[in-house]
Amino acid sequence: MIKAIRGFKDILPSETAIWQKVEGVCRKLFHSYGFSEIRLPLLEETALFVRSIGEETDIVSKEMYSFPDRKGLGLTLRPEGTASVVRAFIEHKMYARSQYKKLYYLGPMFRYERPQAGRSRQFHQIGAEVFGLAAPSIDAELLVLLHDLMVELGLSNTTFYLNSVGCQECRPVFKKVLLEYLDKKKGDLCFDCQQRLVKNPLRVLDCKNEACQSILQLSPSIVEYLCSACQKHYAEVKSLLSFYQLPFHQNDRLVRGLDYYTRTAFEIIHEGLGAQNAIVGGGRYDNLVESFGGPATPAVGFAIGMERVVLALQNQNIALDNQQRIFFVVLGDEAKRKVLPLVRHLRKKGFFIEMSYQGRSLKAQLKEANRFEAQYALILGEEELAADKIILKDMNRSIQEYVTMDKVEEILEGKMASFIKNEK
RNA sequence: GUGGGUGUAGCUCAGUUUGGAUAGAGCUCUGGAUUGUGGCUCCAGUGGCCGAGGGUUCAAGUCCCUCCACUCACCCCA
Repeated sequence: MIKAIRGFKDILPSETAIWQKVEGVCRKLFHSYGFSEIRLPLLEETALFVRSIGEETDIVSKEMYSFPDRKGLGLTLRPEGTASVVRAFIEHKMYARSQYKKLYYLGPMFRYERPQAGRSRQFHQIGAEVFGLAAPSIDAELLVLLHDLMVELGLSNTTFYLNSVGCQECRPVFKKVLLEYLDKKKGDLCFDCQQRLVKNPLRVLDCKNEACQSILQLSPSIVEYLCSACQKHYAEVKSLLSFYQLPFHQNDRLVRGLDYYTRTAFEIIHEGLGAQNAIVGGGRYDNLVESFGGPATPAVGFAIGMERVVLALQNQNIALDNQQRIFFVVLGDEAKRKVLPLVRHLRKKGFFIEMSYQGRSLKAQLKEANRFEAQYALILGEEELAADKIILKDMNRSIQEYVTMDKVEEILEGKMASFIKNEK
């Protein structure tokens, strides 16, 4: 039997409602914050990711789905979205039409990792990016948007973590100081951290190993080494968040895994998701556009891990919108002929209506109606046909009444209206 | 890439310790009890390459080997 390949999952009908809810809430909120959707290719030239994410990162060095196409061009299934948005921003000269640009995207990403809770090889992100704004107020606005999003989704137990990772001026200084400090304790660091020391010393900061953590207790902190411009930016972001009364934690060990980040870095953690508990990650990347040959353009953005948000919502048993359902019970071919146009008409009017397709017994069809969770069943058999009436049965209250054909729509509309009223 | 746990019906799981005859239960599904009135109850039925391959044995779901998948953690990240 052929099965889906490792780390690639079907999202089944029983789950899609919650996915649609997440997508819908995001889209609505993004639009009200002035973002427009951009749809991007899943395949890009490998060089795009190597140059943006960083050659030494795990993503690029061992997690990308890369292959040559039929003419030998190196292609890669996108492992993240920001690089493509930047590419498109430059390619279509979006900087020319306005001072700044707000874009969002959503779709699958691919990383060749070992699957575990909250991590698969194909996963989905919803991301947002703002180009052309250096002001700290946009950093803060993104965090406020995300906070609103959590509220709108009904997602609780989230924590916002904030840090500044400095810029090209001050980060190298901090890196040097940190390296000097860690080098002295090199022997006590875990094996992985000794590797990191060479490849990416900043990543030692968020190591989970206890020995490393205790060494880090006394290590220099990035916030002490920020240049005055970065310091000012960070202070203003925090001040605005306080003004918005948005709760957040400063975490000077928060480091982003992609090389392009500058200044503001943030993460949203959801407790109870297991080891992969970051549902949102993002930050500023002021040099990326320029490094790809575009005009110097500050930028800031984030990406939401959809699987993780969906998991968190499923754990919370989030209520989804209920819909009134109607089931049409039909007995005999003649009745069926009569019913088909009516069903079609009612569907056109927007009713959620199903019928029995297989000419089964009345009992079996009512069971179907049950399974369909119909609030109402319409029954048309030979007796009703002769009397030119239809039975309207209230499935919850087990009562039924006779209705003439031409009144069905009107009566159902009344029932639906009172249902919607009661829901509210 | 490394380590732990788990693979038996559509789903949830017994059975594997100590090898033994047609491999079980609950739920679901189909039909009936009730000729045209659902949910509850009762009865019956459908549904298994026991993850795959190899080995030991008179005999393997059960023991041994190899592989695969799922899962959790490391790692990494959203």
